[in-house]
Amino acid sequence: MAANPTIYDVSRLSGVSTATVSRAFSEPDKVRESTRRKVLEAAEVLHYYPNAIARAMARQRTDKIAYLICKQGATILDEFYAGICDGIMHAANRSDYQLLVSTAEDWRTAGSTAQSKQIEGVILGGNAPPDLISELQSQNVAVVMVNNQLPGLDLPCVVSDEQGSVEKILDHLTSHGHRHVGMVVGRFNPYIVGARYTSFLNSMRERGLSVRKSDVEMCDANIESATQAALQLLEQENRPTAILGANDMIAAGIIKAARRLNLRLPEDLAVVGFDDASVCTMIEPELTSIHINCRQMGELCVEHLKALLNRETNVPRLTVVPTELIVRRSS
Amino acid sequence: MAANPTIYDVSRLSGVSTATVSRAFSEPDKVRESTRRKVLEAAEVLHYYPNAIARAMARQRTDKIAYLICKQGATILDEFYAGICDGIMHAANRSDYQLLVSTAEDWRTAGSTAQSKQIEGVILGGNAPPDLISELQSQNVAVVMVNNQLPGLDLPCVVSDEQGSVEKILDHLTSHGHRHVGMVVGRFNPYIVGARYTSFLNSMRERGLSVRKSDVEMCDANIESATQAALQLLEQENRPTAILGANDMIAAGIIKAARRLNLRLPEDLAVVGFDDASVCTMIEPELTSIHINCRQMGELCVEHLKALLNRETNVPRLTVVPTELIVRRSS
DNA sequence: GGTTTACACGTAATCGCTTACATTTTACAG
DNA sequence: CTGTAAAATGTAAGCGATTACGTGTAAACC
Repeated sequence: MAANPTIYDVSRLSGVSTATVSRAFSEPDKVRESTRRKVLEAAEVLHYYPNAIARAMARQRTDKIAYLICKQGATILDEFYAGICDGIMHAANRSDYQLLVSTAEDWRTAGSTAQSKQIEGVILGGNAPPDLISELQSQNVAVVMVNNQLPGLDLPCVVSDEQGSVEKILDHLTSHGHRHVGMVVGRFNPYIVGARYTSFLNSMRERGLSVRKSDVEMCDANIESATQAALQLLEQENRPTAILGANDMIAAGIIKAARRLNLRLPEDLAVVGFDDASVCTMIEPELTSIHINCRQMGELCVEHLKALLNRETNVPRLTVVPTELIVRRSS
Repeated sequence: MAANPTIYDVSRLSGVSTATVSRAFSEPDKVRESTRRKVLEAAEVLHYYPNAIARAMARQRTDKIAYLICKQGATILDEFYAGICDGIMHAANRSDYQLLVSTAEDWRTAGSTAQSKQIEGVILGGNAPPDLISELQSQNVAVVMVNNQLPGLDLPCVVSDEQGSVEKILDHLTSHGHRHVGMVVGRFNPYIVGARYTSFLNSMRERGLSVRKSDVEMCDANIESATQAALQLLEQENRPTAILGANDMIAAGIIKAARRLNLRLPEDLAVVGFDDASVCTMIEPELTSIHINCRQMGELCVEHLKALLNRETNVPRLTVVPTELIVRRSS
C-alpha cells in the first residue's frame, strides 16, 4: 500500500500551487484552461484522485446519507423496500452522495450513534421508533421518512397514495358486482394497518357498503398465517365475494386458502393485493395488484433530503406518490 | 447547525489534554479509571461524539467498505442478492465498518472512481466486469466476490455449493424414478449458466443419464420468457418428466407452462427451483427448491474482506457454502 | 532513602484538502 | 504605452482527530 499521491504531489509535478490544483478539481471554471490541463495531466500521471475524507474535513460537509430500514414490518428482503433502496441508490449516486445502508436495529446496537456525526441526512424506511427520530433530529441530521407518516412530526414523508389505491380497487370490484368485500391485514406493519385498512373502511362506508367485523382478519408476516386468516374469513356462512390482501404475500395466502376450499377464482372469489411484486405474475391465477412506483419514492426521498440539506425552506411535509391498479386474472 | 463540540471542548471541560480524551475513547485501558470517567462525563454534558471523519484522517484508515451489485443478472430486487446484502449489513455493523451500497453501473457513471479512494474494501455481487475488478485492485482496495468466480483472478470468492445442490436435486428426482430430466436456464446470469447448468450436465452424465439438446432451454429474466422456454420443452414428443429451473422465478414459469398444458404436478411433471425464495410457498403446488444461506454468504464476505484488510495471509480463495434441498409438493 | 521502572498524561506535529486573503498576471480602455 | 479592473494564482491557516515522544509521578526494589 504505497502512500497515495496527494495534492502536493500534483502541485509539484504540475508546477502550480495546491490551491490551484484544488480549484482545478472542484471549481474548474476558476482556473485557466491551460493550467487546468496541466493539472489534470499531472494527476493522470500520478494516478491521483482527490481524497474525499480530507475534503470533507476541510469543507465541513461529508455528502454522506444513510438509508435505515426499521425492521418493524420492513426489510430489504421485501421487494418493496428493496425497490425504494434501488431508487435511493440511483438518486444518491446522481447527486454525488455516498449512501450508507443499514437496518435501524443493527445501526443502534453497533456503533451506537457516534456514527451519526458524519451522516448529514437519513432516510427512514418503515416504522421508525420515535426515539430514533428525535435522537437524529437532536443531532441535527436531516430526516426523511418513507412509507410511514407519524402525527405531530415535522419532517418530510414520502408515501404512496393508499387512499387512492383502495378507491381504485373498490371501483374495480364494485363494477364487477362485488358488494361484500373483506380484507386480510398484516398486523406486523402499523403504518399499513393504519393506512390501507382504514382507507378500506372509509371507502366502503362512503359507498354505503358495510364491513362486518368478521370480514376482516389480521395475520403475521408469513404466508401460512395469511392463509389461516383467509380460511377464517372464507369458512364463515356468509363469506365475502372479494378480499383484499394488505400486500401481495397476503393475497397469495388468500388464494391458497381459496384453493383449499375448492373455490374458483375469480368466479367464486376475487382477490387483490398491494405492491405489484414479482410474485403477482408467478402465481395462478395472476394477481391483480396495486403498482407502486417505489423507485420514484426512493428518488423523491433523496430529493427532499437534498433540499433539507441545502436549507431550502419549502420542502413539502407530505408527498403522495400516485399508484396504478394492474388488473389480472384474480379479479 | 451550531458547530459540534470537538475534542478540545471536552479537553477543556474535563481538565485533561486532548490526547487523553482521545485515549479515553479509543484506548480506554490506557487511561486511569477516574480520569476516564471525568472525560466521559464532560462528553456527555457537551453531547460530544468523536468525529469519524477527522479520526479517519488522522488514522489513515476509514473502515469503510462497499457492496457493489453488478447489474448483469443481479439486482437488489432479487431476494437472493437482498439476502446477501442483509448478511453484509449485519456483519459490517458488527465489525464497525461503514457500508456503502450501490450498483456497479451507478457507481461508475457517477463519481467515477474518485470515491474509491476512501473505500478500503469492496464486495462485488454478481457478474462483475473484469475491468472493474482490475481497476479496483490497481487502486489497491481489497476485493471479494460473491456468487461469482472468475478463472485466473486472485481474490476470495464466496459461492454456494452449486454442484452439491444439483446432486441433491438429482438424487431426489432419481429416487422418485425420474430418468429424463430437463432444465431451463436464464441466459442473463453468466455465472449461473456456468455453474448450475454445467453441474447439471456433469451430474447427469455421471449417472449415466443422457441430456439431449432439446431437454434444455434458455430464457431471459422475466417470467413470460421462462414460461415460453418451458413450453418449448414440454411440447415436444418425448418430454422430460422433471425439469429444473435455474432459479425460482424460472421454476414458477415452468409450473405455469405445465398448467397451460394441463399437466398434473408432480404426477406428470416434477419441478425444482433454486434459491428457496419466498415465492416457493406462495405458489401452487409449493415449489421444491434449494435453500441457500445467503445471509451467511454475506457475512463470510465481510469476514474475508476484514482478513484482507488486516493483511492476513491465508484468506481462502474460494469458500463454498453448503445448501439444502427443501422438498415440497412440486416434486 | 535512592534508583529504577511502569504508568498516566501532556505537547505538538501530522493527515490531505479548502479557502480567505494577498499577490501577480492579463485584458482592455484611454 | 499606461492605468485600472478583473481574472488567475499563491500563501498559509485551519478542519478534528491520532500518536510519537517527552515529562512527571508513584510503585517497587535493593
